[in-house]
Amino acid sequence: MIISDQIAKIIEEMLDRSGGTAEVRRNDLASQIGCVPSQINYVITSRFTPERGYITESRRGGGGFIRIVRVRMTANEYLMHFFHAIGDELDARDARAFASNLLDHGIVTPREHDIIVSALTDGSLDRIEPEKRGAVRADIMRHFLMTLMR
Amino acid sequence: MIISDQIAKIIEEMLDRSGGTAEVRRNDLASQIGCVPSQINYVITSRFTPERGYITESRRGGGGFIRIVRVRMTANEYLMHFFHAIGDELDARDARAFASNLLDHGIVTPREHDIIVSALTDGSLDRIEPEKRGAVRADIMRHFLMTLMR
DNA sequence: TTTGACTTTGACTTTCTTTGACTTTGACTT
DNA sequence: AAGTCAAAGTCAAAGAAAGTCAAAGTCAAA
Repeated sequence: MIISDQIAKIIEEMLDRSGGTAEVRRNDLASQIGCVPSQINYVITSRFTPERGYITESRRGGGGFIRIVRVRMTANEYLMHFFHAIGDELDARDARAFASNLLDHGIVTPREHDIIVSALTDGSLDRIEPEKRGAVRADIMRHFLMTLMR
Repeated sequence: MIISDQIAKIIEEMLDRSGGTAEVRRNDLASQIGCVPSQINYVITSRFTPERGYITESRRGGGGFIRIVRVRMTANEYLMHFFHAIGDELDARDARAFASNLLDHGIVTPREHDIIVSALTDGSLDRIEPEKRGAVRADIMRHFLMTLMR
């Protein structure tokens, strides 16, 4: 397994064990895994993003740490949050991440999840010019969310 | 045997062994077979298409992969019927008609119906040039149907 | 013999990952 | 208050893998 995935896995496990909050000391984790410290930052910024339902905070200096919190929101808060988190464009990966978050939080059923993903996945949007695809995907996602808010 | 068929065969076997999900590393498979890596893409885009019941996803960069998933076609008569009834283009009205048919026949729940309609209705697809809109709508609808066939 | 669909190839592009040098911040001494 | 050291943050370069596309090849059917 690739290093970034290992790091992500460790953090996930910490989150599971503790019920949603993981606190890591960057340098320790890096040397435990055997990577350079800044790789921890890379993993956090690429995988533990607000779009995917995490917020992070940190402190530098002696006794520093990075805290990752899995946020729990009500269905509508989530929907509003996602609605605003979608920018002008949305790529297929982020769309999948959004959708699986909706599933994880019980906002949609597995089948609804699959329906949503099937519309946002590249196959469905293949014949849109690539440079517009992200924008269309964002539009569709927003419409889904609006439907779910009703 | 032609190279593309060899590649397809290998992937089929992986799908059979694993019960429907194959994950390949493009460069490895290519060098194992002795072809150029992009040929893997060719095989996947020409044979493992949504029309034939496959969904693919991939990741680039270190640790990259291509995942091929076979969706079970338990060939629900209605869904197949709809699937074939969709032509190259689908306008918003027909899409709504299809959707409410699905609802009437108990194939989708009211909420699933609304989700589907929200993606196909004009607002979602506004920024696609009008002359392509019908084709994209048809693509999305077909993807929905495939999802429902699983 | 020509045409056209399907294959094969490879150069180039894009995306994701890893690394390390340098910067900033905070806590603790003095 | 100033200085020191121990963190974490930033950023760009290099590396790794997949994606794209067009040109050239193959082969059977018209």
